[in-house]
Amino acid sequence: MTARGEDRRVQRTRGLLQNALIELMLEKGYEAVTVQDIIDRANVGRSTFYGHFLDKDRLLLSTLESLRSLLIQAMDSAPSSSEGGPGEVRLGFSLAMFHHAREHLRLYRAIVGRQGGAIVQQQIQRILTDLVRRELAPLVKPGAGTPVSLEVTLLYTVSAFHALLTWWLDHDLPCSAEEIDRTFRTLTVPGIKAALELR
Amino acid sequence: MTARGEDRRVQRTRGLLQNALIELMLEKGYEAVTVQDIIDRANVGRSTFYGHFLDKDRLLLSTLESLRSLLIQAMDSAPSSSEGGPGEVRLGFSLAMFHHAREHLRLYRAIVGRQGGAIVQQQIQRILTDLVRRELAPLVKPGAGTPVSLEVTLLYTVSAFHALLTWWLDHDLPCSAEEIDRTFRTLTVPGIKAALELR
DNA sequence: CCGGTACTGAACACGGTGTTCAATATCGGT
DNA sequence: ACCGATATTGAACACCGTGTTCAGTACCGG
Repeated sequence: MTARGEDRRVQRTRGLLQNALIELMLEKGYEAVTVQDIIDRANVGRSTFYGHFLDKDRLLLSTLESLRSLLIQAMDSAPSSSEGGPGEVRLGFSLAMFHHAREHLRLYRAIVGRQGGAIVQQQIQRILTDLVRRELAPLVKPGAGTPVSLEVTLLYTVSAFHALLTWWLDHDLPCSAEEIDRTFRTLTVPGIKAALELR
Repeated sequence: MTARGEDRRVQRTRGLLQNALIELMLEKGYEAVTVQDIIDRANVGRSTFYGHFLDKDRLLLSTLESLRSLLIQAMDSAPSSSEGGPGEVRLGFSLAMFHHAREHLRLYRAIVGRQGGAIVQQQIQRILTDLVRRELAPLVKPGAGTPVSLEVTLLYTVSAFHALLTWWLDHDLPCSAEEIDRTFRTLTVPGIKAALELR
C-alpha cells in the first residue's frame, strides 16, 4: 500500500464526472442539471459522487480550477507583455485568451458562456481581474491620482472583455480571434488611456 | 359587481408579495429565498401566492416590470437627448439612470445588483440595450460599415454601464451620481467614437 | 345584508438533496 | 496468484422545497 491512497481510479472518476457535467451544461444549462443526471451520464454511483464533491457547485468549481490552470499555463508560454515602450496599453492577455477559448471551445462554451451558473461568473471575474491587473497596475504613476481609480478601470475592462468573449462564444465564433481582439482594443484602449491619464 | 373582478385587495396582495421578496433578496439574495419565506413575510396564504404568480421567477419578473415602467416614465420626463450637435455621443440615459437608481435605491440594490438572480440579469440587459440603441442607432451613417458593428458596440456599452451601476450600488454609492456618470463617459465615449467612426 | 370574489391553510404528491452502510470490485505490492 | 487496502456501488432513508387541491372563511361593493 502506498501512503498516497490516490488510485488512478479516483482521477478517472473525477474526470468522468467533470465531463458529464460539461456535456449536460451544454445541453440544458447549469441550473437545470441534476446530480442524478450527472451520475447517470458518468455511470457512477451516487455515493461515489458525494465521496468526491460536496455538491454540484464544488464539482463545477473544480472544473473551473482546471480551466484556470490551463489558462495560466498558456499565458506563461505566450509572448510576454513587457514588449513595447512603457506607458503603452498592450492588453496582451486578450488575444491569447481568445485563442485559448477557441482551442478549448467546449469547455469555454459550457463554463464562460451564458450556460454557466452565477457561481462561476464571480470566479471568472476574479481570474480575469488578476490577469488584467498585472498589465495595468505597472502603468499608473505611483504619485498622484488618476481621473478614474485603477480598481474601477479594472472592473470596466474586465466586464467589457467578458461581454465580448461571451458574445463571441455564444454566437459560434462569428469572426477570427484576431478580429474580435481588435474590436476589444478599439473599444477599450482609448477609454483606459483617458481614465489612467496615459500617453 | 363590476365586470372587472379586480378588487383593491389583489393589488394590495401583489404589493405585499413584491415587497416581501425585495426585503428577502436584500437579506439573502434571490436564490436563497423560498416561497415559504415570501408568504410568511407577506402574511399571505400559500395558495394565494400561487393564485397570483406561477412561481418565484414570475413574481420577480413582475417586480422588474414595475421598475421598468418607473424607469421609462422617468426617462421621458428627463431632458431629451436631441440637444447638441448631431454626431455627438451624448449617452443621455446614463446620468438620468444613476439618479433614478439613487432615488429607488432599495429596489435597485435588490434587483440590479449582485443579489438579483440570473433571470433578471438577462432582462436588465434587454432593457438597457433598448435604451442605448435609441441613442446610438441615429448616429451611424446608413451607408458604409463601421469598424465595429452597432450590435457589438451596444453590447459593449451596456455591459460597461451595467458593471459600473452594479459597482456603485454594491459599494453604497461611494461617489455622487455626477461623478460615476463622468467616469462612465470617460471610459466609454472614446471607444464608441472609434468603433462607430464618429466625429 | 347579500352575492360574489379573494384569501386561507392544511394536506398531498412529487422530485431533488445529501447521508448511510453493507456488499462488491479493483488496484498495487509481494 | 493472492492479499490487504481502498474505491465504488446502489438501495434505503430523512429532509426540504415545490406546486396543487379544496373546503372553509373573510371581505368588498352594491
